[in-house]
Amino acid sequence: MTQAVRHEEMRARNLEVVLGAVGRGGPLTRAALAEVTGLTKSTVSKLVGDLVDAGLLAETGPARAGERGRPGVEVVLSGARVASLGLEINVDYLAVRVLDLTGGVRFAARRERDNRGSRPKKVLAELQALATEALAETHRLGLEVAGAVLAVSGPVGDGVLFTAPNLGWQDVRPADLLRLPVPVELDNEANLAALGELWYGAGERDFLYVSGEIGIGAGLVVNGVLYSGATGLAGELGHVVVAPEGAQCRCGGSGCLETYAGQEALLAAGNAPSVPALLAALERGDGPALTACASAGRALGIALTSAVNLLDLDRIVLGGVFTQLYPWLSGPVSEVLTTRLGGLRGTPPVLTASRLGGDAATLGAAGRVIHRVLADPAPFVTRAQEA
Amino acid sequence: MTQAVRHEEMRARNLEVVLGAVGRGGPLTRAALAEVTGLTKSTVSKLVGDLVDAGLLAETGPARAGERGRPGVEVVLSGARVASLGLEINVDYLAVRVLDLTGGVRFAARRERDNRGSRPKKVLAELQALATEALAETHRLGLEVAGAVLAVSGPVGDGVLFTAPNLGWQDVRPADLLRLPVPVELDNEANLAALGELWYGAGERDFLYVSGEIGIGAGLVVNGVLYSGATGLAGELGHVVVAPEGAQCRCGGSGCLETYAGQEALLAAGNAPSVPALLAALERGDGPALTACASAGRALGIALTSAVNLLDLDRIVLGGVFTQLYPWLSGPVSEVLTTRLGGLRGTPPVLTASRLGGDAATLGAAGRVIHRVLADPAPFVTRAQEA
DNA sequence: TTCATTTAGTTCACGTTGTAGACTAAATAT
DNA sequence: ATATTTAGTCTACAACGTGAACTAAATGAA
Repeated sequence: MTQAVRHEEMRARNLEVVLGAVGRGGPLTRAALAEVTGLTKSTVSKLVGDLVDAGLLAETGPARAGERGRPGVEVVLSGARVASLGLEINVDYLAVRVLDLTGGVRFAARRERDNRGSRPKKVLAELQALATEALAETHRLGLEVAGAVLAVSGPVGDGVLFTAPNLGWQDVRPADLLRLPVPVELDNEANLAALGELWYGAGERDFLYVSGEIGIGAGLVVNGVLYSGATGLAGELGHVVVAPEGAQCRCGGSGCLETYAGQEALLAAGNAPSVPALLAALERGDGPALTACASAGRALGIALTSAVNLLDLDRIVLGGVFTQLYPWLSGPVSEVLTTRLGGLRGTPPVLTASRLGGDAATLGAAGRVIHRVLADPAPFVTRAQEA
Repeated sequence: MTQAVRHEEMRARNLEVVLGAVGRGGPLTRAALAEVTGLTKSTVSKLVGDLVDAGLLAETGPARAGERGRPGVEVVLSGARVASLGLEINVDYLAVRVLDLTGGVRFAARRERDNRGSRPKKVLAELQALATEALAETHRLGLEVAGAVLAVSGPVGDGVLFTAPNLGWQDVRPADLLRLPVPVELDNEANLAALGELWYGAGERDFLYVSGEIGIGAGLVVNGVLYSGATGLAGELGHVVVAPEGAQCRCGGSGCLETYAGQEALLAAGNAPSVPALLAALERGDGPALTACASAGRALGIALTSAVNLLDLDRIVLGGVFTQLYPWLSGPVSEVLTTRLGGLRGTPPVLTASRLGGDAATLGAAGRVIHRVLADPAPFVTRAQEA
């Protein structure tokens, strides 16, 4: 139900509007903000003043000389108060990243290690060490950590990682194993990477992010908002049916995309022991490797055709392993999309590689907290006023 | 961008909150409304008073005796002021329907006629006659028509029906050919039928409505809102790939769902000249008809598996021709869904037949206007106060 | 240099809206 | 009858945005 609005909510909303306008529109003067938001100069002045006091906005020096009239004072987002912590558990590494309100990276670290088959307790202990280091540094910078989000690859619901096929985990609740001074939320890697691309990378208001790992996940962004389905499990692109009579899949079905374009299938078909080896083979023009990529690309194209027909996507971003394989995948994928979608829609969707690569998930994770602050700055303003 | 809020918007929003609470929560007293909305009794009293004056709410007699204390006066949605007009052009008929704010049908008419190959001008002239009749009756009832929506089967954008394969139309702009005293909006039949089921039928907050006609369309409802994709063309379930090497489809691809479960494919495989004939054959246990339905059901199941994996649907409603074929389709569809989705999710989505049948589209069309009034009653309140 | 002009930002009386609590109304329980 | 309970209204008040007057700080013309 839409919530009732009182004076307090009205103010909260207008704080958000002003902060958001600055966040999107670069440096803006109060006068420009009044024009953009439709609020009066006096209201904007009050709101900007409060946001500056709260440390969410900062005045840059007097602006743009050369024109007639008193020059306005521009305000920008301030990275001086709030920060957030993004965490990621991947098969091959652990990563943490601290972002400030402006999207600036204040701390980042990554520990390469093979997590395959490691016990959750052990992996999370190491992650906790990394996170503690990040929090210490953030504290040293005088920033307040507004929250933390952890990215894992596998279906997630209600704080539980149901299954992580690449790690061999089942029903793990990471927050219970992490002792950190901030609450840690959990979400799926593909979803968070999609948000990362949306806010800091190749994403736009509407697009599908495809995450090629052991499984193939996807994050769908609609109208600038992550779509997560009825129970939060949307985006299982890997089990979209590509050939009903195809190879048996671990999901119980057969002919799922994963059996054609999943990392294991790719490596097996390409006769390579690892992704770097596959890449090397591709670089030197190795036949089986090229064929493997081409047929994986066609399968991906078919699955994406179904997705585009259902969802009317106008942009697709390939991430995960597919980022590195993009030069060899994009041709077959585009070709299938173009021929299969040509009859129904003018132009096929734009296909691009991830711009953030392996950083997408931690950026999305930390960004989610940042964007929550941007979407509701009122508590920070109030707290600043009380102090 | 989120819009700035002033006092006027605050009030508009709270009017909406109160009206919406009554709309969803059946008859409610002012006291109950205060509790439900979180607004104070005095505010609710004022808002309810204004909504009653505007003719959007009505007081029913004093409520529920038997308990202690003064009995409250219950208010309900009032169907006495606003109405809306839903229109539909189908291959086999034209239909109009007038709804009031409560969802009550105030007028309905349907002209059976074969529109295949008819010129747009001719069909729309007949529709205009029907609509004029409906508007006259609405006027006689003292209702104000808040808007009209026309449902057509085919992709729609910006008031243009790009193509209607079953009618043989191309790039028609129906609003230009209709002379009516209310503006007429255009939308896709599957989308509007989905909304019809959502508001007045078998739909819930999240579900996929499948419309089996010549083509196979779908309307996706997420969080109670229709999802229409980047350019409004979402829901092309008919061109989800079911078998990449399958039969050639008119879209340029091959192995699309439509080539297996579209009306033409069904009739051809079932050896029946028409849908009634196919139904009769099914009723008497005719072999080819049963086989045709079973294999169409399996194809539909495969396409829906892909949809569920992508979108995490928990409910699917089969409409259009599939409503009548439901007894023969539901088995194969469910079987495929269950076996293919079992490994990943606890329970497969709930499958049901449309509850509204052929009325879904006009109900959704008229309902869309009604729900727009419910979502923003302020203009009606203001106008009532000025008069 | 001086002053008109232009644009930015602040101040303050005011209007609109929701709030809190006293008050009136209408029922049941004792 | 009277106490109790719940519904609904009324009124003084508070929160917040508005609008116009006002101050501030630049450019340009004389």
